[in-house]
Amino acid sequence: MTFRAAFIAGPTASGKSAAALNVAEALGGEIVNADAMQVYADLNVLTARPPAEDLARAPHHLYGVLDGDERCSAGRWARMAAAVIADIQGRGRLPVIVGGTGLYFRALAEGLSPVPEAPLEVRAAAKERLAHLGREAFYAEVIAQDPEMARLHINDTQRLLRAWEVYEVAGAPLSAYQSMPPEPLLTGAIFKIVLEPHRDALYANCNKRFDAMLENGALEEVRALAARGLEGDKPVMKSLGAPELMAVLKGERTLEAAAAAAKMATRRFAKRQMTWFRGQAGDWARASASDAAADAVISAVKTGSA
RNA sequence: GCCCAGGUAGCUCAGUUGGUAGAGCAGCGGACUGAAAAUCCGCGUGUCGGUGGUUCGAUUCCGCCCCUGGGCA
Repeated sequence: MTFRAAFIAGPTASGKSAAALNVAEALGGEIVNADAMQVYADLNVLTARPPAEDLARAPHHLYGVLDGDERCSAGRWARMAAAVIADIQGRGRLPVIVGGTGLYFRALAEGLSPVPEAPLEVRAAAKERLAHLGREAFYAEVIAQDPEMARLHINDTQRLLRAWEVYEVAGAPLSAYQSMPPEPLLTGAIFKIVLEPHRDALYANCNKRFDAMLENGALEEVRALAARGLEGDKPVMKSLGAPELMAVLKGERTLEAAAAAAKMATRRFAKRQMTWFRGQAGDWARASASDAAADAVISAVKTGSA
């Protein structure tokens, strides 16, 4: 078996970027970002994008390619990634897809069901509908349109809005689309591995890294982003640490308190990622350290077996 | 050395007129089909400092010891 691509996933601050770089250097590969926040240009430091010296060591793709004013999505990313990957493969090189967004990997490898696109106005309409009806009635309306959505919790605002907006534009229940078989965007064998560091070490790393981000200008980066006046619900505005640091700029919070809160948010995020990979990526290979992960990928690709 | 105050969950503390204890924060587990660094759901995780005594029963009452603050010397 010949692996035509490698996936390296893991929680934030687990060392997956370093692993990807080692793999790319060893195998003549090119790195493709699979992280929802690193696709935006605005927050270079705060989203832990690879520094210039790393970028110089191997080609990197899909880092900082969207303006903070834009909205990415799993589908949009997967289409961009598929195009980049096809190009890399066409040049006879190995695409090394690395990131922490589990859903993005799934969208790429397994595909998403063909759900109709809902324009932004419809999302706004959904929000208005929720505000107008109140949560209980809105929930009832969604379930009346699509009984299968009863599996959603009444507080799961985001998914309820999504169900409502799809019904609004398509006139058919979201679950009907979701039951259609997804189409994978990649062909050929993929070697997949997820980094699972020990919890204590991972958390210590998250904390340490946030301090380093502050030293490297994270606050200034956030100041520039804040100055753009983007709507608060733009994805980039929800980057870990961004809301906390914006509160500092507004004088609502001390830097110390903001740093503590941002570290906590980062730890919780890492935990959620671990849960996702544990439950949703059970068939991936596992490694507890960056070097081991790189070695596993290199060996698998060279020998053609996992 | 003596006198106070205190030792209860990872942290800060509450509480039990004697029936093996509960809040906040931290943490842990889970869900996940186009916002996913998103959006949600669930869960106290504890030799109540140690050791004797009284008691049917002690984290609670009593003695002694240890530790931490503060005060007096």
